[in-house]
Amino acid sequence: MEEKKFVNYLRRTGLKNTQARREVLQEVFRCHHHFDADDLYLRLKNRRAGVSRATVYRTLALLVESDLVRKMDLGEGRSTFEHVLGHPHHDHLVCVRCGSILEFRNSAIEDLQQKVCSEFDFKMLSHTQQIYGVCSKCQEKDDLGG
Amino acid sequence: MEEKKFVNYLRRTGLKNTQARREVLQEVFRCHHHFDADDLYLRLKNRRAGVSRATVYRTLALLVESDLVRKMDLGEGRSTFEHVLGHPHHDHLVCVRCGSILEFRNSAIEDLQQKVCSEFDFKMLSHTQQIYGVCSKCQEKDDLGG
DNA sequence: ATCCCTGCAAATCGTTTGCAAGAGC
DNA sequence: GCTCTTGCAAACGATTTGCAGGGAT
Repeated sequence: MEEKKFVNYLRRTGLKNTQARREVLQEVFRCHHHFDADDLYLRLKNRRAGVSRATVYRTLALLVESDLVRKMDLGEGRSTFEHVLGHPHHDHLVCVRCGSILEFRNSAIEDLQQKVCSEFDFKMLSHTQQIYGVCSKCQEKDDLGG
Repeated sequence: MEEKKFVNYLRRTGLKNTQARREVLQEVFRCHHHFDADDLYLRLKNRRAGVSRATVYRTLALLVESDLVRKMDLGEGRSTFEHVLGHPHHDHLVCVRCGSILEFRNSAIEDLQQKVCSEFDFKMLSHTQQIYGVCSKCQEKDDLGG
């Protein structure tokens, strides 16, 4: 289904369904975690997919454009991506110790954000919300280790 | 007061109270908007303060470290700063058209964030929240211009 | 004096782009 | 065959860093 959606997008915009784009698409949907562009490039390299970094970046942009992939800035200097399939909108808890990322959804917060916007007569297009802190596992380590 | 706090910080950490650092500190507190490192560098340059970009970056890091300045990532490729004096914690509405930034505070959202964290047994250290959209002025332009 | 600080220019990191050769329609 | 794509390497923009000379305590 993601393949079909992508092919449609390509057709619609007059772009071509190339080998390299198929490789990137498949690799993106093969893994269900957060990843960055270089992760993806290295995974493709390991598979000998023969796709360059430049093409990884270019194809990721298309996947974002076609709403198959979400691009996020978790404040670590590079962009983080995740595919959308089976991942409705959510926000993130980012552990500053181990880098792990937890997802959460809270519609009450979303409602309040909407309310803030109407107070400011501001038309919301998107939002990002990250909570930085220490995950439960890393807290345990702290309790033991000192 | 900010000067005193900074001097204390410097003393405490064995650093020196230099001309360049004083220049940067003053310029940071002279303007009450959001700015990026290069804005600040150029303002200092206009004043002939004779402070290099490198020193601007290095001093900003100290100001952040000493809690006089907040550093944020508004997803525009560079970091945004604001001084803390008279600016209690808040989040931002970012206009994607004109780049203007509105501040808002909503304690109900903060409470809900705290609640999310306890559900995940996650110790919050900080959070960021940005709402991207179109500010009222830019909406007006749209209504007129088409 | 000692160590810290500075400017400079070069280095870095993630990402983008110009170009000439190669694939899709 | 015309156009879109690709890989490469160079370009990029924000930020950091090594170094040698100049200040603060």
